[in-house]
Amino acid sequence: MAEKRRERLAKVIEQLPSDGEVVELAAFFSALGDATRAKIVLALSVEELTTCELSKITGRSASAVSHQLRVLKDRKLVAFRREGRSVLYRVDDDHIRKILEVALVHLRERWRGDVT
Amino acid sequence: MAEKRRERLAKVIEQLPSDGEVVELAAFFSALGDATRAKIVLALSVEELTTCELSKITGRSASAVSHQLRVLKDRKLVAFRREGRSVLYRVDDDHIRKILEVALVHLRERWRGDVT
DNA sequence: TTATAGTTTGAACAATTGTTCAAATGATCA
DNA sequence: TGATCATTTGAACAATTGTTCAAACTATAA
Repeated sequence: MAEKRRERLAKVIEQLPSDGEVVELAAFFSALGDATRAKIVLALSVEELTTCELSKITGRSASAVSHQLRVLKDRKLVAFRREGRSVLYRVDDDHIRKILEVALVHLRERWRGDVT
Repeated sequence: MAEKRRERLAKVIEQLPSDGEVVELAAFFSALGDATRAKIVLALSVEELTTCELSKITGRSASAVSHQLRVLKDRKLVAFRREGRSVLYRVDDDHIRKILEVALVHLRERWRGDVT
């Protein structure tokens, strides 16, 4: 019986991604793990927006938004292009849109009926 | 032209989840945003495991794992049941499995060819 | 050129985070 | 009962995080 569990434990370990991938995965989720950044990515998953517009949407200073955008572009969650004085950021990745969508469904189902 | 952008900005804001939901969403991702917790959830998405087994898998002390399990169960990412001396944790939620899967695919595609 | 709007940067700061350690709790067995 | 294994808890600590502020940079327009 204990033998069986040890075997199964070995099988679980076998199925796990490498430590490097786990660290990357955590870094990816951590990028979405702040309300300001989550809102930025949600907005950008709808449409291309400038730093200034994201500042209005999030209610943070342009500086704060710029700092967070740097985190998001370092981790490749957003891309950008310059247009005149403005810089337009975007989410051009359906995986990210899908993850946001599934997470929202998850939250709405899991917390349904709660008094939060 | 500027008028158009202002209208589109309003439409983006309209489509965003409420601030409360954004905060919950960020808390959810933040739970996966640490390598120890990410590995725990990855392992539990394969099979039910005890604190002790998770300690071996992650290479952290049982205490550290227990602290992280508390975070995960507070945020409802894992459930648990007691069996004798042990406590068996599990991920019984296909949304979470799906999110992990899509995120791994995303990372493997996005960072392909990089020297990380 | 100067002025201005948009954006970025770096330092500083308080707040939060993850771990360790020691002590406590829960459950089983002799 | 006492001994042992598994787990949890709380305090403490260093490390990381997100924001603000002031100063810089970039591109356009006068």
